[in-house]
Amino acid sequence: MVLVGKGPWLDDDEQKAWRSYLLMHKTLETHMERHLQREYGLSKSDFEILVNLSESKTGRMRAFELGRATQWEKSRMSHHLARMEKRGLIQKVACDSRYPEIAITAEGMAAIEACAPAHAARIREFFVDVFGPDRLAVLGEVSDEIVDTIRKHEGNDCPPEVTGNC
Amino acid sequence: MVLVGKGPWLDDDEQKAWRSYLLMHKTLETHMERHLQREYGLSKSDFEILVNLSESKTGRMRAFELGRATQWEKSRMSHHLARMEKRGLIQKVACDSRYPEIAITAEGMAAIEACAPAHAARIREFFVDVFGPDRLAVLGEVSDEIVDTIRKHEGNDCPPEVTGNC
DNA sequence: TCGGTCGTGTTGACACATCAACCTAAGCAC
DNA sequence: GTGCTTAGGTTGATGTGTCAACACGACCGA
Repeated sequence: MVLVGKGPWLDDDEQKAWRSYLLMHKTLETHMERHLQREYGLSKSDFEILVNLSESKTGRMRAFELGRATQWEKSRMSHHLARMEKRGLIQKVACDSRYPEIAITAEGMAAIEACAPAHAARIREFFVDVFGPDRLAVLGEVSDEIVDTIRKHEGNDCPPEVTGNC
Repeated sequence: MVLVGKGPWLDDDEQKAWRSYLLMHKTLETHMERHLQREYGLSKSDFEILVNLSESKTGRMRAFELGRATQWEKSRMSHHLARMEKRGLIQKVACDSRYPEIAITAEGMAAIEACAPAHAARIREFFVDVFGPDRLAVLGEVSDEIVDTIRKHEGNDCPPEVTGNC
């Protein structure tokens, strides 16, 4: 399974960094999600929706705006909003004589305000403070570069069927 | 919602870096998973299991070894292995007069060998090469630090019920 | 006015993850 | 032995994500 120098294969250092990164992300994500779920009864997905709604001027957004903000597929959005409405965290309001707007409820707002401080504190403790300002700034830059690289690449090979998936 | 200096809240730069990181990870993960799924019919979870089995000396591991390697919960492992066995990627073999071992099949080995080069090439193109060696080394270090920090923290508040979950 | 097709959203089937409960054999106290 | 605990693994219910198919109004060309 080993090829010479310039093949696609990763060398040991690269492999090690990649796997460290994967483990870090999984560990961090699991930790954050378990915290949100156990202490506040919110999934990561719930949190993402509620953050976007609570940060909007009106507390209301169309589903496709949420989709743009979260990068979710539309069917995932539809399913998840239905579940959240059943739990009383959001509400669909018909106003546009066509598609409904998604409004955060008082209960939803209470939920996000309750968990936000502890959530932010954890991001600080386990991510921001461990990186420190310099390394964090570097990570931010590289992250943007990677997103650009992938978007550019995907722009090349799926221009026609870009609707909802790419 | 804004507190003074040393609260839990993130400042603008920190917030921006954190969100760039989240977007980068999601974009990269989605890209890699879609590739594996569409071109090779493997999910990220399938891939993870097959990598571990194919890298072992014998091509066989006990389920709990796979669990240690992947950090999955045991019930997730059990469900997923059942699905993979149904698809012929692995096989459970009774040998130990007690718990079965999980063996990679010829089909499973063929699948992982088919997708590995393209997968590695993508990691290189969208991750390793964008970072470059210096920044990648830094990321590896920080990642390990973060994992240590979280493990140390979790070691504090769940010492008794550590069985399978923590 | 008729027929695309495009954008927005819903639905159903299925794959996947998580939680709690359970099963079973080994190890051990007595 | 009898009974307890523990480790490894399974099961079922439920919540979540993805894919493909559909619904339906808006827009647009003929």
